[in-house]
Amino acid sequence: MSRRATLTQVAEELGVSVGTVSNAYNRPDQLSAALRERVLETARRMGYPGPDPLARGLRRRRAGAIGVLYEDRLSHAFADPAEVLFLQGLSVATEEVGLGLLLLSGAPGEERDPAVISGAVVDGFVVYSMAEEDPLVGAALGRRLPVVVADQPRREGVPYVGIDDEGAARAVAEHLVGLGHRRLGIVTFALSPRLVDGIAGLERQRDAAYPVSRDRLRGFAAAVEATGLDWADVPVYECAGNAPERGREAAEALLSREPRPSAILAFSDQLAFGVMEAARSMNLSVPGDLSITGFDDVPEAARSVPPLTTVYQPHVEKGLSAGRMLLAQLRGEGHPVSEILPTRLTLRSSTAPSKKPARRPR
Amino acid sequence: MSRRATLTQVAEELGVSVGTVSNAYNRPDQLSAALRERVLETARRMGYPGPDPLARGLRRRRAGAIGVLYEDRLSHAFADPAEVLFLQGLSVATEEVGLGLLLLSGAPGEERDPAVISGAVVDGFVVYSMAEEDPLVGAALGRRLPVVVADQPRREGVPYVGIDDEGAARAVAEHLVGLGHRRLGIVTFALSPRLVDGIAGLERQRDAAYPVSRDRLRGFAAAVEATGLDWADVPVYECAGNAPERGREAAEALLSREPRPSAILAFSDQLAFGVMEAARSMNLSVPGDLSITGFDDVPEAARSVPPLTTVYQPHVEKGLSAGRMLLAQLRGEGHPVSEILPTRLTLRSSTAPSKKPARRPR
DNA sequence: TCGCCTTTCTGAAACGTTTCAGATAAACAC
DNA sequence: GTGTTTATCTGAAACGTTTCAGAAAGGCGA
Repeated sequence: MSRRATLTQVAEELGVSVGTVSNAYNRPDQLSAALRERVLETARRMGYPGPDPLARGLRRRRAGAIGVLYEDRLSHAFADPAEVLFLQGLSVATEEVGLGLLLLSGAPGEERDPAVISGAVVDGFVVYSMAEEDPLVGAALGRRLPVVVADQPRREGVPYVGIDDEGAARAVAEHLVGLGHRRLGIVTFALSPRLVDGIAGLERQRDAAYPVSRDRLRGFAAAVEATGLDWADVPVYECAGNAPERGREAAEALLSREPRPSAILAFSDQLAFGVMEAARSMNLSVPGDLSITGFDDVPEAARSVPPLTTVYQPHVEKGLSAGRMLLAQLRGEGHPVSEILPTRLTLRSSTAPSKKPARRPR
Repeated sequence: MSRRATLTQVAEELGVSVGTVSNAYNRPDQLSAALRERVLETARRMGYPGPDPLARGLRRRRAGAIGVLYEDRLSHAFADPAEVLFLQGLSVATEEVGLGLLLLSGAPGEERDPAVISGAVVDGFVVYSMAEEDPLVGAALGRRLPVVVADQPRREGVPYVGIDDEGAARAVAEHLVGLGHRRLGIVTFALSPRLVDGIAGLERQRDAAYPVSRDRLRGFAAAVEATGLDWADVPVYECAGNAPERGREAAEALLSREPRPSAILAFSDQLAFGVMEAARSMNLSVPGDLSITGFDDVPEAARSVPPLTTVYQPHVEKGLSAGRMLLAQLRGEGHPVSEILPTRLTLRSSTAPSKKPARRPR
């Protein structure tokens, strides 16, 4: 008796049918209390751990979990507060119905292996911020299970939840030019899956494979050009990742250019924190010598020194919303819908009027 | 043809045996390249998404995922940087072998429902920091799958990974009394599952259901009593959770007592950040008027203002180690072992000598 | 030409459940 | 005493795979 006991073995031991043992676990009203007690007792004695989830799932056609797809390695994702907030919201939705969250690694080996996706024991997928043509997205869609996409990529007929990235980006940029800043610098996370560190020219900006990145750049550009400046003169530094260290490197590069930027706009709070570090180590006061903005408004943004001016976006609600949309589909109610969540410019103390008195329109 | 196509249907359509279709997916060398191509092509045409993971798992007896058990709601866990770091390490281990991570909610309804555990499609469990007598731990153990416990609870015969909490706590406390501090205050997270906010007397301290909490208090007490002070005089404020806000409330309570503490020791960096906020809002300078220590050394601890003196513990490696131990068991190699990871006192700028000149031994 | 490998494919038996249409017997109404 | 419920329990058919012992057919050396 090396292997774990099975329902059939318990039935044999007791001399009852397997259906009865199954009922003891699943439908207590279908058998007498006395027999049920005997069944459970025998099971306990035999070390039967209860119905096997795989077998049950096969029969019932449900896995009891939903899969979450990330860009990057799983280990990377946890390092990003924004993603963690999203997961937090998502988990609120799944907890309500007792579903587990299966976090799926996109990169076990060198290249991304769709087998992880096609072999995942799940009832549906949430795709979180992946590249337009990522094969994993294709694999998930190919499973013909309910899918919800958050942030990107947008796909015809697939429910979607996100924000107005262009509008939000434009709002921060307008805030800065409104303060009189004319020498700007941009710090972005990846524009395309192929990771690059360095200044991204107009061409690379145009070719951005991430709609989110593309839209934000567009928003910045719109605000800049509305003041009569040339967007081509604004240096855009692309970081290979979203860690503060990356932002620091980017800022160091931008701040050693001539003319030195008086304001730096980052694509995320994480990157903005790195920019702050760079400023500190270069003895530039924030916001005196340099204004800095982030994006996301993660909790740390309120606690940083100085507190960060940033764009609030409802990460938790985004996750919650994605979860609810998926659950609706699982219940068979779901007709593809899209949801654009509101953002809000959060003014704190990392931005101030430009020192060089640049007359601003009143 | 409303339901998804199955392997059998593909076989029928082609007039080959099901075994052959299965082989086309799993053992390409078992059939001619030409036939394989025909099979795959037909599958594509019929919209067959590939072998069903549940059925495959049942047959192969493996789920392709490992379950992670948390104290608290899943949504809570994500808010704690230390847990996130642990997960990060764990995911590194599982990614290597293409296993998914199934995050299991402990609290779908009011009370904790073991059904989530007994129904989880997993090959093993990692238990992360749970209460001694939590029913979910029992449920996981009852599944008779490989299990690894991180931090708590320790169970005979179950592989374990953790740190020397008592020793580490003693080290921070010794640092502070060494600086001359004699009026201390403690901010702890939960001592027992029943959540309480407020001063915890000696009795409640002794009854702590969390070994981690108990050990840390013991470490603090040892250092305090070694200086001839009475531990009973040191106020211990227990927080119902690990959020910065809680730490802030606790600190406000402690700092309005007489005599006002000159140093506060927190059980986590998160709580310590809250203590810093409280000090700031009460116009106390850190470390001038108040020394503060944390525990964990999360990345933010180095970026806080002032940078936090704390105990480094290797969260990521803890997760990695737990993962590796579990994988070893899955491969059938694992004999129960325990691993105690090293910690290190990280001195930064949130602690300074006590102002009241208390002669310290030289 | 004969035996013996290979290669390629088939058929059927698991894997461990749930579910559903009955069978049996006791209880009930009249 | 007959017909109708009701409460329990049985048997067997799925669920969608994988795997394994062969069968059929061709290739090869002697």
